[in-house]
Amino acid sequence: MSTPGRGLHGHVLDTLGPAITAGEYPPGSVLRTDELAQHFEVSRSVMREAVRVLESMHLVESRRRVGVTVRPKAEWNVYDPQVIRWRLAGTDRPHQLRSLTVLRSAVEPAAAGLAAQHATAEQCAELTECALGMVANSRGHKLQEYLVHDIAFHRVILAASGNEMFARLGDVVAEVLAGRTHHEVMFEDPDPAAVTLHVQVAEAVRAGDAARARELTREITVGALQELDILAP
Amino acid sequence: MSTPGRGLHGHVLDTLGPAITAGEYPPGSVLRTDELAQHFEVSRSVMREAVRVLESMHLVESRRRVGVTVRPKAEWNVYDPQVIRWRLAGTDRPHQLRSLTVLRSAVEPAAAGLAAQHATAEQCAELTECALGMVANSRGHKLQEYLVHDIAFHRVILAASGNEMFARLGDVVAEVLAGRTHHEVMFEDPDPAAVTLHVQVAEAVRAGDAARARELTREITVGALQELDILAP
DNA sequence: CACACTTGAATTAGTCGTACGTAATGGGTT
DNA sequence: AACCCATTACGTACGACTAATTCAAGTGTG
Repeated sequence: MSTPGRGLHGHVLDTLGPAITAGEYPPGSVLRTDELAQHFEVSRSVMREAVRVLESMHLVESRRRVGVTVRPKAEWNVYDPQVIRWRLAGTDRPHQLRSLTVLRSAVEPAAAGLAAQHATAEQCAELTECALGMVANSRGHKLQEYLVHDIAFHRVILAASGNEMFARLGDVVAEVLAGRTHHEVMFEDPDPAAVTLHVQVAEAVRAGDAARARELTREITVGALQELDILAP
Repeated sequence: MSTPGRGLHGHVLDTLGPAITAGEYPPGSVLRTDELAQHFEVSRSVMREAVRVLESMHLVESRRRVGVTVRPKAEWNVYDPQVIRWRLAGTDRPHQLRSLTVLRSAVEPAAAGLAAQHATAEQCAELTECALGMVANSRGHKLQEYLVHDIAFHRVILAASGNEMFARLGDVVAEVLAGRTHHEVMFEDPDPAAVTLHVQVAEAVRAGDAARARELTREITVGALQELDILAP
């Protein structure tokens, strides 16, 4: 996806990361660097680098004479894109999807409101372009093309907000939207109401109507939440 | 603060991290592992581990034949608590503080609303206790004691929301609140109106009134934003 | 002559193995 | 119960080698 297999330590992480985030090692479990190195058939140096990365994500803690202990879920850096990807690929995917969607429903309306105030002319143009792309692909099982424009739309909103914390959630939203299309039940064409809402948000942002942009985006996220409730009540 | 100097590579990070996030190395700058190792008087192994951590934070990118290149700010993992701390300690502290406060104003009202629905009896008790603690220390220049209860209050709200993404912002909010008291202008006692709002939020959560909890918390965050505008218009 | 392509040398990170340092643990002794 | 010491696994250092990428010189071609 992003940077796969950028070295041996990356390969180790691609296996260990998902395993830990999936809860295969319960909190408090101890792993030994040497054993792991043997298991993955890499040198201790490489394994140590991998452990350092896991440590920086607060997934594990390395202590002398003890080993590498898995930290409780509540301490993980759940905003790390890598961790998010690992968890979305694992078993608690539904739970993770819900958490992220709730986050979206808090952040995106606020971002849309700010976007209405700060969006450049270029961003407004991008936005309407995305919205039109969504409309054009909203019928006839062109889910892939629709998704591309949907993701781009939300990215632009978050970026146009002018707040870097919001902007950096673009990747997260992209993962959620992509996940919904690829893994969840989405045989049919997208909800026409949702498509209309996106068009209206683009209009509101262009018009500089923050309150309207915020409210319309809130409706979009409410729809996303309801969708989850239908799939996993 | 959290885990200072947990090894040599930690010491290196404590210096390199702040330097990079402060923009001392413009995007695209190239650092050489060997040179860095010499500069910090550590072995290449240690330096490599440090680089791996910086890489996992998307602060730098390591490529063969090139070196360790600093990535543009837009690609940093700005939600990493470590990165947040480094940036709050650096030069763009005001900018960072504003970004985080805007984030708070989006997240905390939503979290308070959910808390009103999901808070346990114990969490409600903690909340009122924190609110009372704030009241008790709101006069007489007892800023330190006030801060402790203020932080605890917001932590409980975020945790009681039942959403792990919200909950993990507790540390961020704590940094922001602590920063406001310690670095920004806050000679006088806290705004009585804000104290009252906290008490009312606690009541609303206890009463299970989500809309009221959300609205009151929104007022708190609006106050925080206005405070920033006064300090840095 | 200008341009594109090939080749090879230089450079820097990547990997490995070993040796030794060091702190935390657990058991044994006083 | 307090203390001491051996064990253990991580921490650090060093050196040698590998491999990938860049850059430039050289070559061929239009």
